[in-house]
Amino acid sequence: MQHTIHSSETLTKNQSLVMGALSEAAGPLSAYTILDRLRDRGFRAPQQVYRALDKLVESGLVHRLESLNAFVACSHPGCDGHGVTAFMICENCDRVIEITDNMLARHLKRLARDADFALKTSTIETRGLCEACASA
Amino acid sequence: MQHTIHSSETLTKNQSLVMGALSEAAGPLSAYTILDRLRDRGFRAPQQVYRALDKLVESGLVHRLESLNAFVACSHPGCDGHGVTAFMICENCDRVIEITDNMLARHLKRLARDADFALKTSTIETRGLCEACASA
DNA sequence: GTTATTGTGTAACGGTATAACATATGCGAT
DNA sequence: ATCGCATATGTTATACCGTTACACAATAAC
Repeated sequence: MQHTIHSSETLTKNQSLVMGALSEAAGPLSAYTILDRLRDRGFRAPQQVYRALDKLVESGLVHRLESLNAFVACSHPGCDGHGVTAFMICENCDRVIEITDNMLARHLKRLARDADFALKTSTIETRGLCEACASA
Repeated sequence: MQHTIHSSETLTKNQSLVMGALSEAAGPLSAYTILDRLRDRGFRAPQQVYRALDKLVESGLVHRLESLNAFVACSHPGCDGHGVTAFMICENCDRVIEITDNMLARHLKRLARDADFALKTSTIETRGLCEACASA
């Protein structure tokens, strides 16, 4: 089977709540921020957030931003996980532009091959200013 | 002045110790691991490590691996900071292959321009298996 | 030598993530 | 229906990563 669109087996209650929090947010949120925003919905401990995040990341609905220790809802509802995803993170407003580009993926694969490295996953995160913040 | 080779103003005592610990290590070390390894040399608190690391990273002698929360000695003694650096991290032995590639940098710049994003810095970290571990 | 700057020592704290254990909930097989 | 299993959840405690804040020493600038 082709590893396609976000495998949307229906989400559990906690997964939905976490997904909701991330979807409503303008940018990435830390696990503890999510926890705080879900306290009125019954959340009490980090585990509840991390467990949901694990599944959401696994299914591709959410991305983890390593350089931020934070999580963001995938902005490509129909992305296919094949292209490597690059994140452009605005240093001013924290918004994230998500780009999947197969050229980039191919390029990395070639570099990996040249280094005799069996590549599995790639993380690409850049910093800078988004259009709005740069022109402001 | 052109931001060239690792600006090797001589290192302070703590910077040398931290640099030494990283150089002796086969792979990346966390700040707290460095702290532990330098306890006999008088280190007592995380600050001592982090302060040294800040300078070493700033000067390019050390890289920070975001996806690992760890630090590694730069393996390109004469690298010029202009090419984007990609790290290939072996999931089995933790060793890191460091690659600087200008094509990759150019490619990212183009993607950024297409997204109207004013790119400043790039982080590229991949996971997989190094030659030795893949064939083992 | 006095002053400014940079490096160092240390304590306390805050943010990030996981381990471990208990309980509950859905669901297939009998 | 109920037993058994896998999965989801609740909760406490703990480990790991990083910074704030303040005091003091060493060095460079004048």
